[in-house]
Amino acid sequence: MINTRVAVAVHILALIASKPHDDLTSDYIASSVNTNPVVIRRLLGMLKKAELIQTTAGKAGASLTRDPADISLLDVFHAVEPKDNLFAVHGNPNPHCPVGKGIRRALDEAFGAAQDALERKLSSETIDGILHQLFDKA
Amino acid sequence: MINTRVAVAVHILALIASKPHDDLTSDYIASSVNTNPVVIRRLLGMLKKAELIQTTAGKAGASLTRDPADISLLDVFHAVEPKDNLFAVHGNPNPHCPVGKGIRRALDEAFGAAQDALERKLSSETIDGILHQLFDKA
DNA sequence: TATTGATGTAACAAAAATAGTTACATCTAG
DNA sequence: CTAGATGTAACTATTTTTGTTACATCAATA
Repeated sequence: MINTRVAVAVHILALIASKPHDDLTSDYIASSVNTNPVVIRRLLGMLKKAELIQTTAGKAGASLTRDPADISLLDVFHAVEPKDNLFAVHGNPNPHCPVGKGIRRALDEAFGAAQDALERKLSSETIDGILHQLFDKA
Repeated sequence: MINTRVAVAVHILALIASKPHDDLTSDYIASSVNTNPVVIRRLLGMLKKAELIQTTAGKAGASLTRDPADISLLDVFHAVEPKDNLFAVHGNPNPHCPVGKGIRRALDEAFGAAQDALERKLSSETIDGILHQLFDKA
C-alpha cells in the first residue's frame, strides 16, 4: 500500500487552491488534515521543492505556482514519493538458476508497464478535478 | 512503494511453471530467490489460499492449478496483497472544514480510477508472459 | 526595534509494515 | 522408524512511515 503522503498532499493543495485569499497556516492545514503541523510543513517543503507551491519563511500562506488544472496527481505523486519504482523487487536472485538469472529484467518490464498505466491515469487527474469533486453540485 | 512479495511470488510461480517435473523444495526456491525458506513457504501458503497452486504437506513440489497463461499478475497481486486500496488515505479529516469534509470521497474516486488502470494492465500480464521473457530468444 | 507568530528543519520517538529466523508439529515416502 | 519435507506460530530485526519536541530564522507590526 502506498503511504498517505500523496493523499495528504492532495488535501493540502486543494486547501491552498480553494482558499487563495486566506493566509493558510500549517496549523490550520494540520487541523483540517488531522495531523501534526510539522508533518504538514514537511510535505509543504516537498511540494515547494517540486515547484508546485510557493511559500515564504516566517510568513503564513502558500500559493500554487500554476493553475490547479495544470497540477496533476502524478505531479503530486512524484513530489512526495522519491522512489522511481512502484514495485519493489527482491535483490540478488541466484544467477545460476535460469529463472533467477533473468527474473529481474522480466519483472522490471512487467511492473514498469503496469506503473506506466497507473501514471498515465494519475497524469490525467488534476487538483482542479479534485476541487470540482469537492464543490460542484453533481 | 509496494512490497517485494509480488515480485517474489511471480518468481516462485515462474519456477514452478518452468520446472513441472522437478520436485521443487522451498529450500531450492529460497536459494533462487535468495531469501529464507520460511519466507517462501509463507508465500506458497498465500498462493495456495488463492488457489493458484497446489502443494502437499510433507511432500516436496508444487504445481499450478491452471495454465500459466491463465494466471495474471493481478491474480498474484491480490493473492499476496490483502489490502483492497492501493493508496492509503489519512483518517478523520476535519468535517468542519469544507475541504476536509469531502476530501475522502474525492480521493477515493481519483485513486480508485488510478488503481483500476494499474489493475487492468496487471490483469493483461501473465506468468506465461514472464516465462516468454525469461526463455524466448528475442 | 522588541515582540509575536509564523516557517524551515534537525533530531528524536513511536508505530506500523516488512522481512528474516527459530522452533516444532505433522506429513510423505522409503 | 527414519529422513526429509511442508505448515505455522512466535519471535526478532529492519525499514518505513508518522508523530513530536526543540529551536533557528524570518515577517509584520505595535
